[in-house]
Amino acid sequence: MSSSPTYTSKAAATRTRILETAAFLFWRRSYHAVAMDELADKTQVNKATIYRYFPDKASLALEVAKLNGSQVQSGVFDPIFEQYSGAEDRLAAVYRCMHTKLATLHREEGDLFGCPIAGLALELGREMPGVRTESAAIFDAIQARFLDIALDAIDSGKVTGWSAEALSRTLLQILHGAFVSTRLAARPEPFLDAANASLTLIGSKQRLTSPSGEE
Amino acid sequence: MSSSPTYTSKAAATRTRILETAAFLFWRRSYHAVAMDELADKTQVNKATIYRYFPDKASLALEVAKLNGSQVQSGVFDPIFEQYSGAEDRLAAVYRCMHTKLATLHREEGDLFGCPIAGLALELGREMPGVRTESAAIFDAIQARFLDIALDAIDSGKVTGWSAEALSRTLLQILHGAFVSTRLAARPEPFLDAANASLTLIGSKQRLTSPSGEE
Amino acid sequence: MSSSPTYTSKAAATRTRILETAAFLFWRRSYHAVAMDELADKTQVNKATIYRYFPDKASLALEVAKLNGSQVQSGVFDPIFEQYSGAEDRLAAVYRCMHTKLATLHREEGDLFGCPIAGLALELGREMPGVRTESAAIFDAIQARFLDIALDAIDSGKVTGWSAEALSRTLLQILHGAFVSTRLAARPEPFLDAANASLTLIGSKQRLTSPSGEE
Amino acid sequence: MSSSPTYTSKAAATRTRILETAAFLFWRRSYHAVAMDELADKTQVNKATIYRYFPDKASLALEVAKLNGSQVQSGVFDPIFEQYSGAEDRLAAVYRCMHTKLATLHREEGDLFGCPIAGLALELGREMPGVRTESAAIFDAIQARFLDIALDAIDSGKVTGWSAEALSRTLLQILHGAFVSTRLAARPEPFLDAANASLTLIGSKQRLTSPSGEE
DNA sequence: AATGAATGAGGCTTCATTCAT
DNA sequence: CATGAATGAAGCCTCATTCAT
Repeated sequence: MSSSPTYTSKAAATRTRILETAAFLFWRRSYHAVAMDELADKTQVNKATIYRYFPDKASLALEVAKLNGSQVQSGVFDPIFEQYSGAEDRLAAVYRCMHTKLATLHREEGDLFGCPIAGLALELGREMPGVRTESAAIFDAIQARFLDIALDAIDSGKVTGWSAEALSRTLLQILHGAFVSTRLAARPEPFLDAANASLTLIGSKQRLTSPSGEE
Repeated sequence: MSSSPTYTSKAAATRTRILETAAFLFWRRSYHAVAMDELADKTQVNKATIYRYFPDKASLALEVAKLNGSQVQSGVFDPIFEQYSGAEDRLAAVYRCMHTKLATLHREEGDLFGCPIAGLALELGREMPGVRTESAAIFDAIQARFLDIALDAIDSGKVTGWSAEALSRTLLQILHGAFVSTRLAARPEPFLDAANASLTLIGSKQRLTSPSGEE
Repeated sequence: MSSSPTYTSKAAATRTRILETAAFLFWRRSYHAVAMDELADKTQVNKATIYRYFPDKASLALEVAKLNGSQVQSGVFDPIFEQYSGAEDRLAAVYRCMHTKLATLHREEGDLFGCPIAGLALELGREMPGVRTESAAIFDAIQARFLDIALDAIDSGKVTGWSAEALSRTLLQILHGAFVSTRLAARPEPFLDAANASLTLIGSKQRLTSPSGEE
Repeated sequence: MSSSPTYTSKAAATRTRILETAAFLFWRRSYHAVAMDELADKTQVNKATIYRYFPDKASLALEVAKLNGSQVQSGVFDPIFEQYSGAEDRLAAVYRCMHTKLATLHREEGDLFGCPIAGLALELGREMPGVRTESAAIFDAIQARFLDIALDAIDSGKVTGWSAEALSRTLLQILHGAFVSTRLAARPEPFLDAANASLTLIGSKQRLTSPSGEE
């Protein structure tokens, strides 16, 4: 899961704690806004210890990107694609799942932070090519999931005038847009619009509405 | 056009130069990645001169946001809404215009930088509420344009199952998503996908294709 | 009164305004705490204009010191020594006069600022020998007044065990101490203590009490 | 001895070195005239290290004030009040002690710098209320010493016409005045005048004269 | 394997001062 | 004369990083 050598389990735990704290903080406040001092504080670890596990702050960013990428697969797409089949159900389930997570986050923290992967990539892509590459790979993998859905939808004859490729790219873009809107508005509802736009595009009449009934 | 006091023409020119250079640099490399030193260098102005016109770096960001907001209206929506009427033509024209701009930029600089307004807002929204507010206002104005289009499309009977409100929100989200994708991929083509998704949603069969025939 | 060339009366008025504003501000907030920008603002004069009348900030300080020195003579010692004779009456009158001024200032501004001459000299003596010299001359002149008083008191046989020189030095020191205390405490009352100590030393039984009756 | 957390001995040594250097420099050249760069140089420490121990320059000033306050008690009043009893002896001893210190300083450095506590307070009282409060507390403690002396003197019947309170306030003012005069004149002798004025006020016929016989 | 202590480079801002009209 | 505009130097502070134990 990482390019570093293996560690004893306690060391691995420390490394994981650092990484997850970094992911947490970078997501909420961006890479540049989080100082190594604060990361050390919040991780309850000495700053020099961080540098035992990660050569520098930049590689922490890269590892965070990888972590985020693997979590979106294992936490969202893997289980949903296992449990559901069919373009509509899968797409609806993906959005329902994400919307639920965001709604919880919003309730607990009063704010939303956009897509952690795109966030890092947008902030650091220019100065850290590795992050750009990594996030490109992650989004390729997500787009591959949407390609499954697109092919399925086209097969079923409900979509016309779209290549599966273009449709999958578009589904990904809509997801990006939803994350941007949730962050700008600090509200989770844009995910419902995005879900419905996506469902519309794959020819579904299904709609997602807020479970709590609010718009 | 700005909340600052007015200046004689030479001062105004300096102020404008600073502001536009800042807009240029912040767009390409983000607010935090651009130091006041570099801004002074690139503007060919002493650092202290910058502080004659802007009380601090943060208010530069705010003025840049305002500038970006006024430019997208005066440079894209105003002329297009004057020249075109009808949902389809207007939406297509907006995307064609933006795609052209991005393609040029891409040809000249070899890279793309996303939406300058959303970029600043995503980077600074948390630490600078003013930027968040300003960009919210800008995107409200853009969404109002999309609402015109949505109402028109619904009136014409080509769209079913969408409220004009929801449709306009969705159109804005798709635009956000397109910008994210162009930046991540460093290619302008995602704008074509976004254009087509948007046209599809307003019930149009029109399609945008790359003028140069690629992709 | 100044080493500068003579000016037309309007220019002289400008120069005077600058100087008095500087004296006002330096007294209240110290030389280093007052920027030339603020001085220009408060004087309603362009900053470059200040530099037409004063070669640099340091010489402004020197001129302020001179102004303060001449004002304490013309505003306090000259009239009092003209009006009163006799050690006791003169000394009492000096303190009564100063206490009244300070009480007024305290009522109007809610704070006190110490001796303007000593203040500048203490702040700048090290880096600006001219200010030290000037303030030394001023305090020599004040001490000369006290020497008059001391000689008078000794002549009258009320003081024993003191040379007139030492007594005059001491009276000046007590005045210094009073100013320090008023500034530290932001209250004018220490002047009453100082008055009484001075009167005691010159063998007087006279006492100064607060006109308002408060301690 | 300070409100800061405790440190291991090496850190404490560094902190102490910084603090004492700051006290040294602030005394000689004032707070505003000493840059953090110079303090780092003179302490042989990196600038960032200073900020490990003191959150900013202002709190350095406050700690310096506290240090000065504790040193005047432990270095002057504590031992003298232990060794001597009786108003006259104590007062004379205090002034003899201070005069000796100042004479040494004057011999070694060719200059005198006034009261370090009052100096900071006069310079910073306005902009840093904490320093004002701290120095007020320090001078209250010193005045309490003088109150002991005043009560003693009044008890012994040598003083008439003074309340112990007023007398103690006056003794403190005379001390302030002595410090001002030593700094303005760059000579220690004013302390002798102040000593004699103070002794006179408490009804003593004792006199301090320069040990070396000059003046 | 981990920590407390230290560092050099660089960030933002402000100052006294001068130029050009 | 007077002003608006501009500047170089310097000030305070913070960051990512490394040293020494």
